[in-house]
Amino acid sequence: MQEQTDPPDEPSPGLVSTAIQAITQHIRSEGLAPGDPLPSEAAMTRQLNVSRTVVREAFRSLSAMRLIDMSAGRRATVAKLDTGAMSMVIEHGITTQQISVQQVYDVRRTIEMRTVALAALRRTDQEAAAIARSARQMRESFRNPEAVMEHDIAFHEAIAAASHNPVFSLIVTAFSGVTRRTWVIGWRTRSSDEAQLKMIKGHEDIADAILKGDPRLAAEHMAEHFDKSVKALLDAGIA
Amino acid sequence: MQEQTDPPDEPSPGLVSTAIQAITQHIRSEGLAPGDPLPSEAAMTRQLNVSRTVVREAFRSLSAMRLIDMSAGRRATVAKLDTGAMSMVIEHGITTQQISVQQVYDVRRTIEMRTVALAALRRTDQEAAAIARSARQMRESFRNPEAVMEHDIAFHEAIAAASHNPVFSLIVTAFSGVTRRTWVIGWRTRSSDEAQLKMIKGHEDIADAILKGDPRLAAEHMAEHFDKSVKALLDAGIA
DNA sequence: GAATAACAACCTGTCATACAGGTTTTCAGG
DNA sequence: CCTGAAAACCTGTATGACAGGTTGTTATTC
Repeated sequence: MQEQTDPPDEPSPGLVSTAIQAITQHIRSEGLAPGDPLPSEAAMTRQLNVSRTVVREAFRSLSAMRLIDMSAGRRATVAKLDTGAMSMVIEHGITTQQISVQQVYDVRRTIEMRTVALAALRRTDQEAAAIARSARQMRESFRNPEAVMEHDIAFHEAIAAASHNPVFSLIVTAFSGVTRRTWVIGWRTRSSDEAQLKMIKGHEDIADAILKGDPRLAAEHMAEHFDKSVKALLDAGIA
Repeated sequence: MQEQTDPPDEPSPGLVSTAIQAITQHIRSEGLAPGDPLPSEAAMTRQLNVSRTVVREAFRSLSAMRLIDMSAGRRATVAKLDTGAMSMVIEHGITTQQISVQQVYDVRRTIEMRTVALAALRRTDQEAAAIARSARQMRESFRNPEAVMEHDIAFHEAIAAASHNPVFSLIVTAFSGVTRRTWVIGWRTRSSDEAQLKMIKGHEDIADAILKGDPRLAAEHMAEHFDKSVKALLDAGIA
């Protein structure tokens, strides 16, 4: 047996990985911006001296991560920042039970305490209105849980957007998928109309604080909201 | 010009997307755990009634996101949670200038204020030791910036690990790539030995607070550390 | 001369086939 | 029971083919 455990050489990263790197490298070195076109598969095939199969798998992989956009007939283009890949990672973690819903909520709470404060400080009037509108729509569609949930999600994403930091938006949006799977449970735990309306009131309070531009108050309401949500999930027996 | 911006209909999700969904669906419905094997490409080909090309591109895409592990001769297996995809998304955002380094630091600060507090509360003795060790190694390799950086990164990742919430680990680790690209700039801004040693002292203070199990103190030191780091980057003209 | 329609060139999407190597299973021989 | 080699299966890569979408060019027509 050799004393080397594995570090001396990676036998071969594989041609596809190499191609992926070449493409991302191309984006970097050419300073491409979203919407800019990438080389065609044929061109990449010649440049890397590999088969089209390999190049295609590389393009397809980047497309799956939403780093590039592909469509038939057109060349691939650099993509705008998108949640796609991150959502899939989180979903994968949840479905394979490597992370728990509660852990996701802890992260969400941490992040949204910040986004809500930033939103209070940096929101435009339009953004404040959009946030308030989502809260209002929650109340209006009160009898339709599905709709309440979608407005709830939109509410949190709107706050993240108003933080004016796309990284926060990215992360918050990535968690929306998980929310869609657990939201109803929390809703049902709030058995009475009163409890459910109180939860909606919580959202309105947050929206008001953002409108008023009071980051402290906004964060307080957000914290309260999350604490109650987590409690609701725990009561329902979500690990 | 049509009034429709884009939503009317997705003409066809494409066979590959369908295949990707089928595979993730398989993982979900079969309740597969990390390490469990997936169907072979041939089996998937038959099941979905598409060519091997399509199935392969689907597998490869999931592999690129590190949701599955592939290697020659063996069937693909469900992967352990990994930062791969998330890192690439962040990197893509940075290189295409859709997000700024400063924005990443804001997110890091937000998250690590929490991880450090959780670490102080939940760390095992072993974890506390690992954190302290990284801080010590920073001081020991003081004359070798590259090494200091790697120990710095390991330090933050160790804290995230000690938070016992893999989602935090995931995010913190995803940012490490960005750190590797900007760390040296901050280091050089601390022109004197004194300033550099003070920065290392900051890390030791954090490690101490975690060892003592004092979440408040730990968070305070972490906040201070980030504020200084951001200041250093701003002084260096990083947008 | 300008609008337009047909066409050519190029590009991606999918399929079929082939073969080189790696991995697991099987099974014959000891 | 153990061993070792062949067989069966699997993934990695290459090649060629064709359908269908997109774009730029050219020829036709008004």
